[in-house]
Amino acid sequence: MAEDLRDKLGAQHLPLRDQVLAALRTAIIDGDYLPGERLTEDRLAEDFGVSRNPVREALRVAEAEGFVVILPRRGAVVASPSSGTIADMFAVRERLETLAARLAAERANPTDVAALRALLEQGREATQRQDLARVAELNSMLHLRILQISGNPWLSSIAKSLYLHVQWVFRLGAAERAPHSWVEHIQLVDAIESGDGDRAERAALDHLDAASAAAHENAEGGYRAR
Amino acid sequence: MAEDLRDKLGAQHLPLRDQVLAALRTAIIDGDYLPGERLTEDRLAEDFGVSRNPVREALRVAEAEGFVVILPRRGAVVASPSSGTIADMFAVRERLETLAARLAAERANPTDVAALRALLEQGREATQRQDLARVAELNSMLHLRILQISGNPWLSSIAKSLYLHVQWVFRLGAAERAPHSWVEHIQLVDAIESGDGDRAERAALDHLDAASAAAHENAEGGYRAR
DNA sequence: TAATTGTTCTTCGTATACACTTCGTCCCGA
DNA sequence: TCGGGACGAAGTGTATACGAAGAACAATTA
Repeated sequence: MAEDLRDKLGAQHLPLRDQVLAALRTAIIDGDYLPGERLTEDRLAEDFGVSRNPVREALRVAEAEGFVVILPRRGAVVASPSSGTIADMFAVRERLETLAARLAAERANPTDVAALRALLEQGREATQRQDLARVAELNSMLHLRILQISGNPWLSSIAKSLYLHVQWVFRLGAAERAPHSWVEHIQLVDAIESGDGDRAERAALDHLDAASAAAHENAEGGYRAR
Repeated sequence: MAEDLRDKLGAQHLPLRDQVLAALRTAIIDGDYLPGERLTEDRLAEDFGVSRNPVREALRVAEAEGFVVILPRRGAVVASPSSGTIADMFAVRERLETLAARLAAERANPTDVAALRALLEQGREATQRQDLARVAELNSMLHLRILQISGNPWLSSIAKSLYLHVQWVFRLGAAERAPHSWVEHIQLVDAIESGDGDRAERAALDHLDAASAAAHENAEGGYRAR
């Protein structure tokens, strides 16, 4: 209440370090900074137009999130998401996102379902327009929304971070597959609306299996080195 | 090997920020800094005998790990692990550590099993000596070892962080329960040695259910302030 | 050619400065 | 007496500078 208000007012201010972190993540996921690329503090500070301090703080968090690797006294390089860990990521996602689907089914209220349906509808339109970038974006929003509905903050934050990495590895492949996976999304949302946890978990599992299979096909290509 | 040596020498250097982070984590888990307590940068800098910069960088990571909450322009406070999230943590642990047990069963080699058995033996001795602190420590080592054996780096790092939080919330209760849970550990290791993934997953599930039940009993007490 | 030296780049930690918020306190006026 | 605003202290956010130490790489020497 009063606390919430103050929190919101205070939180309105986005520290530079957070903006830098967001920009850095985006740049890495989008491939502007390629795996193995050296990221000196000065260079980043110049790229983002800030001083070194915010950059350093953002780098530490990016390291904790696994986007960069920091070698003591040698600096930061963009992490290399080896295709060997793709299977590992999907194994963990399978455990977490099925739980998220189950919890979401058990806890979703009509407003939540309506929000999911709205995303589905936008996704359908974007697919029709062949707007792949938008489809991929909506795809992410749908998954993150389900995580949020699950109401488990740990699950939400962990899976969110994992999801970002998945997007990083397959930022192109995922966009190409997205239209195809939209049918699975509809089934997932249907299951969540039904309130049947088992069914939602199964739907999530099917979706992840399909995504995993598609991922492995694309895995051969991997990152085309600079 | 000259190369290896130099690498090791380079990596040997522990930046102050990492030392500060480790000390901060420990202080929070041990209850030296209590939930809700204000952590001003100057105060931490003085406590650890360093300047503000390393402290700030450590704080950002601690925030990402969920140990502190940072309010823009108002500073950091120790996070409050509300008992409401205890159930959430166990829900996620259940998904992740059962997977870890299954993978460990499928991938463990004799050396791994021997290491686990050695930990069990040390645990038995410590239990006999009534050395609860040591039992709790061995308990952690066993679980972390299983995570490591699973060979899934994502699983390992995520579950490890979760595990730290569990220890934080129940640093006393867990120590009291540890002797009782040792039987479950033996069954878990037996299952891993057998190479039977299903059996290992079941054993891990049983263990977590028992731990969760014990946790909820203790939950009422919450943090006893010092 | 191989080892050594020297130079340069970069990180790491410290220190300092200053704008801006937030918070608490105090004082004033109703 | 009580409410409200002025004021100052405390603390964060950001920038900047500097020295120390390590790492990388080129140049030099045996």
